[in-house]
Amino acid sequence: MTALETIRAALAQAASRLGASDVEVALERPRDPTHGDVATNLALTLAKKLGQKPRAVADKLIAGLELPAGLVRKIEVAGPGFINFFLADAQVVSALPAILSAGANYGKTDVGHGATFNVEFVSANPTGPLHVGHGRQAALGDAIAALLEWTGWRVSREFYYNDAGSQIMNLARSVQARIRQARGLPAEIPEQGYQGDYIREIAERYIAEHPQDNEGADLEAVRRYAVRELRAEQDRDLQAFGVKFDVYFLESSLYTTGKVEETTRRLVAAGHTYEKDGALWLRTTDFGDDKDRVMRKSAEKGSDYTYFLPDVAYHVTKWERGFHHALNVQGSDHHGTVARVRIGLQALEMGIPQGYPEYVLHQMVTVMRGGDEVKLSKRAGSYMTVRDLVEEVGRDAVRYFYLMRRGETHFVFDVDLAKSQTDENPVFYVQMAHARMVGIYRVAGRDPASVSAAGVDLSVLTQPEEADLIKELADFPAMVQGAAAAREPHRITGYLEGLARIAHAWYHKYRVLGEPEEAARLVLARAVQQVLANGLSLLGIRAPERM
RNA sequence: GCGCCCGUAGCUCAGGUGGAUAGAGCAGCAGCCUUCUAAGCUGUUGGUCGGAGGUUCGAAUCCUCCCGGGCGCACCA
Repeated sequence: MTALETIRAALAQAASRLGASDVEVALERPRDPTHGDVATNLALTLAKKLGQKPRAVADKLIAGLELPAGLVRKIEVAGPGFINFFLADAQVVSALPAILSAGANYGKTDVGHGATFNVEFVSANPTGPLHVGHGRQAALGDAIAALLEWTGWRVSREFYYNDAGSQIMNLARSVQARIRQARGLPAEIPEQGYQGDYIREIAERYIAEHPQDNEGADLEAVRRYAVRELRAEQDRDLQAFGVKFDVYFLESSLYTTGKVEETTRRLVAAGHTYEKDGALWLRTTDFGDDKDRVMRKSAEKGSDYTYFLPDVAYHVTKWERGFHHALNVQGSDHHGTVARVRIGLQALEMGIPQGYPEYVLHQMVTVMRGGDEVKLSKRAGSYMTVRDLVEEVGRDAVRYFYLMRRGETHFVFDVDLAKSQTDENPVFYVQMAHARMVGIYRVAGRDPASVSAAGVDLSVLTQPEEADLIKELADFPAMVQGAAAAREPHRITGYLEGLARIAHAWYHKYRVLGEPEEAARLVLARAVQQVLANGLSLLGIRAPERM
């Protein structure tokens, strides 16, 4: 039982003695160190229920508190009625052996109890290369998946390919047009077609590899070829970015397995559909939508399903594949689909919870270079791709930058800052802190992995910076848990920057080697290095041993 | 018009699920190099939390309205 858990339990018991049983005891680490190491607002929340003044309740709670000896060195009531706990020095220092023995697992918890969790992200249509917006999504999705894994979920990373819709036909016709142009035949890119240079390149390769159809007459073959090429291209980009998916789910499979038909039948059977103007509609207004939605188009529009139905069918497969927790990372420009997918699942009346699936939406990305915005025009086919970015600034910096801001904010990617090798660059700053800790061991001629706290007198770590550092390290598991629960990886980058700052300050102010405190400080340096490494690896960023 | 997101220091942004005197980096100002990496560190200036109400012991955080910016509102995906 950790110090925190002990305090929590003791408070709950003291509260029940005052006649308040089953209370939620909230503990927090105060921002202001003069407010102690652990604080609770329990007396404030109980005051009303008990009809007494908060500070009086606090005094009574403290009087009824049974804590083991040696845990805290001071307890005080402060402000409107907060109870502040000051941990004994031995308690603070005891975090270090725990960190070293947990090693690469330090920070992991088991709130998920090994239950499965499906995280879908990127899911770009195979109609072009991955652009900088997809990059943000790849970084976010992968980091959220990792956060869930760190908190005990069994995560499956999933990529959904829309390889069956009308956009794919646009792609095929665009490539076909380029093939014909390359052969000197009259042809034009369709109205909604794709203009980029990559289309021309695919056309040229198609001609080279299809001597029997070098005018692209076989549209279906062109389509298959273009999709395959673009998927391979996207896979290479994702690989360069260090993102791996467990499942690639093809929209087309929903048709070949009959899942779309089946979902349609179920919706009809559930009684929420009707026909109007030759189309099949779902009465989404029954579930709070502002208008009903078409499921299957009328004959004159081609009798195709709209995108909506395969989306619903797809999420049915997630549920049926056993994923009772599912999260989709999407650009906020698709937020309109959120309610509709959920409504579709509700209309099936098959016991899927209302908030399923969960969504994390993120805003757009703009790229700045030399103080100017890099203009992106999809129409003209001028792209800034993920690969361009990775090649220019490096994988680690790209990932870190994508993750250091909340997803809800519009993100400005500063290429110059990301490339800079100075402390203004946060990823550099954090990696440098890690390299420095390793550097101490290098100079000492010791293998960091062999360090243990056994037999080391840690009580000599008495400097204020050392206590700060240790408390920060002890915070890591709670940080990870909070970031996972909120699906907010940026909390981890913020934490790492804060930890790096304290570590740099400590490193600068105190020496390790050759000091009386050497053994204990080596343990501390090792613990700092371990936590930095764990945080970085969680985010998919390397922790270099030297820079 | 309707829906979602955003508005916090000169700039870029945090603010751990309602807590104590609103924080950090950069920029500015004042300092620190015989050192395990100065690729660094220390100190300091700077705020009408877009605005107005409300909820309560307590609001940047929750509710309502308004202002400003982004995105979305198809038998496109």
